[in-house]
Amino acid sequence: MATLMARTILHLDMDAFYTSVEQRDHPEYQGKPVVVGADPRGGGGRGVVAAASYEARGFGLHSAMPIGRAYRLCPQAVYLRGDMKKYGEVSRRIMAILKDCTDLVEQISIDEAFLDVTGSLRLSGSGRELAAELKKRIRAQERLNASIGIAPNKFLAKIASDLEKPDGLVEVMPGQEEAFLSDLLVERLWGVGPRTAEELHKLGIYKIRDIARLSPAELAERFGKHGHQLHRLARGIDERLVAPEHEWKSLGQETTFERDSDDAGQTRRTLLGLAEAVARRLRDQNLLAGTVTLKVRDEDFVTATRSLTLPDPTDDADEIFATVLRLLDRLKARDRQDRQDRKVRLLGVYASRLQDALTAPRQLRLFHPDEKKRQLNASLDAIHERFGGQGMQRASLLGRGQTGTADDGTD
DNA sequence: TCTGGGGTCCTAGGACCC
DNA sequence: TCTGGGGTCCTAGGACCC
Repeated sequence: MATLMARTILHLDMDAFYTSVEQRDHPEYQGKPVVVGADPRGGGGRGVVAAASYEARGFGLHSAMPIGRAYRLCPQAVYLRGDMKKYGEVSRRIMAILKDCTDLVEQISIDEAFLDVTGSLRLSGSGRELAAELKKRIRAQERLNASIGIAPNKFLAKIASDLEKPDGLVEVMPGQEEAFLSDLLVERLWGVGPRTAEELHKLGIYKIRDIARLSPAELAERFGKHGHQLHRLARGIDERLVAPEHEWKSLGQETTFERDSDDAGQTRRTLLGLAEAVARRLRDQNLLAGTVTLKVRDEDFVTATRSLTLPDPTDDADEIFATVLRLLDRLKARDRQDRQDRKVRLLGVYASRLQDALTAPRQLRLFHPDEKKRQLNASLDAIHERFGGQGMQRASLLGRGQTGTADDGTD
């Protein structure tokens, strides 16, 4: 008989991850406000703050803040573009420490993970002892601080990890769930962003305990499926399991121009570059895209998407690019008068309905040079692997004023 | 103060089939 | 000779998370 056993879940969250890595590697940055994100360009840059050190937060800076505003608030900060490759490597080493503790590790972002340590407790003492040990090992090995929350479920563990940042360690004991949540703001709930918070505020609901004032039916009527979830979370109920295996649903790449553009050539070159990057990532992970999506955001920040499901899933850049061009035509055909002449701010290419390339049924196409193409793609991938992005590019990508991607060199 | 880039999930409407 | 209802797939958009 299955028993409803209480679980012990840990949520680990690295403190100001990117900027902490930079401060660790550059002693001259220690004690100073540091920002990783877009290039501020003396206040005129485009983009947002990806991470702000605690010193920078003292000036009111936080992640997702427009970089120009950050610069005006704190021009003396050290502004860095960041090194995602390095952060990824640090992340892998930290995750390895976690996996040393239990197999049940679910990584949810570069610097966050859930652990189900229920099965490890007999051997390793209490959840608190285990969490303290993990923090100690991460500090010893990486010279970085983590905050950890311990609770009977994922949602509470996540909130707990955030409560005493940085270097926090907070435990929610079974039975204390509702008391723990009662005084917190609704914005803390998973799935409550600016829109839902505003809706709740209109109803006079600001704290999590206020949600109990509404019946589940009322919540469901106002917020749909989401409302049901809100009611459960507000009572501290969350039955989601820690899921180590993650199946990708979609992947894609997008880029914002440094300046809005009405240059059709630039649009084409950028889309080709994005199609190639997406195709390469598909091949890299042995995936095929069933659906291709084009995303276009114009100078007024109005975003449109068009997507097309292919008769035969693909990992080939030419096919993806050709599909994207068809979608671009479809987009141009819509509401001709009012948006047609808008400049382009952002372009994106996405692949979804992903299938495993090794097991997906490939359509038999006798006259299609599929095999030849696969070999060509494999050689291109090998060159890319060896020489990086600069190894080989299509001639059409080498035009002037090319893609304006955010990962251009820093100088 | 203008708003990145990587994703997930949900909703609603239309096409199409039975 | 006008029309039901269910099911599935596809598409577009939006809220949300880190």
